[in-house]
Amino acid sequence: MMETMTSTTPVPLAALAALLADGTRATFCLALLDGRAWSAGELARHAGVAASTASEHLSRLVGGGLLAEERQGRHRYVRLAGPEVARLVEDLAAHAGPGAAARPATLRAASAARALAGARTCYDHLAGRLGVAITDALTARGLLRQDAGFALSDEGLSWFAVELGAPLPGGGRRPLARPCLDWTERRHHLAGTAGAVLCATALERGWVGRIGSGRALNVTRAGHEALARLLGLTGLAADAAPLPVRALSGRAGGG
Amino acid sequence: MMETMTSTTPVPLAALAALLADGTRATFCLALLDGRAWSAGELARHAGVAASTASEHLSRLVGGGLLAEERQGRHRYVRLAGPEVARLVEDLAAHAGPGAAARPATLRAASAARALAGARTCYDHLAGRLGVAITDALTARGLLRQDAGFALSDEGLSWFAVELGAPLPGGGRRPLARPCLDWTERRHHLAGTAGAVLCATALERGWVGRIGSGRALNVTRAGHEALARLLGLTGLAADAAPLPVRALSGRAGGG
DNA sequence: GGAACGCTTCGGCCGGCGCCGAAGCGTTCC
DNA sequence: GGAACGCTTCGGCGCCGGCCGAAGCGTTCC
Repeated sequence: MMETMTSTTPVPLAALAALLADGTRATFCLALLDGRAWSAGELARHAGVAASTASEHLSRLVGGGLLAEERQGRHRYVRLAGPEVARLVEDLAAHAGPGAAARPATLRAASAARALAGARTCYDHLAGRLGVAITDALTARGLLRQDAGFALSDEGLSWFAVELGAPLPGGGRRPLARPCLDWTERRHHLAGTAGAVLCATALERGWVGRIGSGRALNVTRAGHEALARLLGLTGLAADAAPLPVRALSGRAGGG
Repeated sequence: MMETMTSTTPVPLAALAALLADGTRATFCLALLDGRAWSAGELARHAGVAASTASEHLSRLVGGGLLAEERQGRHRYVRLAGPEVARLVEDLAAHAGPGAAARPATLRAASAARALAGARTCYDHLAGRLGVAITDALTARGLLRQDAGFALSDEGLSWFAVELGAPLPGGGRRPLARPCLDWTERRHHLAGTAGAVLCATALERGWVGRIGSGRALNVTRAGHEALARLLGLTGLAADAAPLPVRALSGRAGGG
């Protein structure tokens, strides 16, 4: 014990944390929480740094295993390396930003924040009031048990297969259901494979649609009908008023 | 969007990550994962830095909400601020240290690592081969369900109350059961309130005992009997051979 | 009271790193 | 082929922050 710490510290935890300890890199990761691939230039503009700076940051993030890159022609597309990384960023962000989420600087930012609070993706699942409402409905119907952990019930499993028509794959390394702390609601919503399947299904069938380039969503008429029929969900907050699309891609924190 | 990043970056995620991005502070937090309070001097010696250096680091960690301090006379005792922080550090460490855990530098360090791999505390619950074995036994008996999430079954709840004789409190903010990734086993073990109750019970009743000053544990004869009786657990690895106590407090990663 | 002790504050040193603009390279478009 | 474009590399600048030893303060012990 107590071997004196040599020049560079080989503490893996610190090396990983250092990747997220820079404002620009953190901004990148939060933006990538929408689950999609961004080009290097998009991220540079989003964070307000020079292309060269962004390039170096991206190399470090990729090298550290947090990001996966995909090169296409003269573009470098980059996305979170996987659900575990998304979870890590989410958790860290959730712990960091209790009060910080609600600090609308400009009018446009405030509108964007309102849209995000209504419905959004959180990496590959649904979040915001919509995500929490769905999670609550699943729980109220006995499909999801939250009283002694966080797991789908047998009825829940068959609900996915029969009612939703999207059976859950078994046996993957990823947990079928796990709680993810919702930033704006400060409650848990459904994540894991089940959350991803639900979100993908909703997008495929046009129940929700992307607003602008960010991760904000709106619930379509078909979505309202489907959610009412499948989960008895009614009275979801109306979509945010039509907004200039560009207002919705601002960074506003994580999951 | 895209407001050019001003001098100091007000990204909460980055500020939080920065606290853990230093080798010395990370070493502190990993040491504190044993769930107990350490004095400033102990941590300074453990990390191999001057008292003044440690003092400054501790102030930052306390200020950032990661650590809670308690002053007694001329001592400053410090511990992790709560289970959420422990979870954060665990997760980060688990993600950072896949291969790094198995790098025994010296003979003593290797022995210490072996003891830790057998049984240890992970903040307030049991980890290592013991923790995973218990979790597996609970699952095999249908007391814990891991197939569609991670939750105790009704039988599991009554097992705690009736068999173990330590009923689980209901309705707290903390989840009753949650998975915690085990460093050495690369599998999940039981954490959350249930994990804490189980660990506390085992320590109270002398089923396990602390080895030295670190978080390594050994299973006593009474422990073997109790685990066999309650969970059918047999053939737990024998305790590590008797070791110089000091060898067991070295830093060797997280949960 | 005095000595030992644990912790904190202060100066000062030094390395790391985030930033940029310029220049270079490969791709795409015309 | 040439121009525009996206990204990367390089050199250089400046600041942040981790480190220490010395000095100071309060507590504990004798």
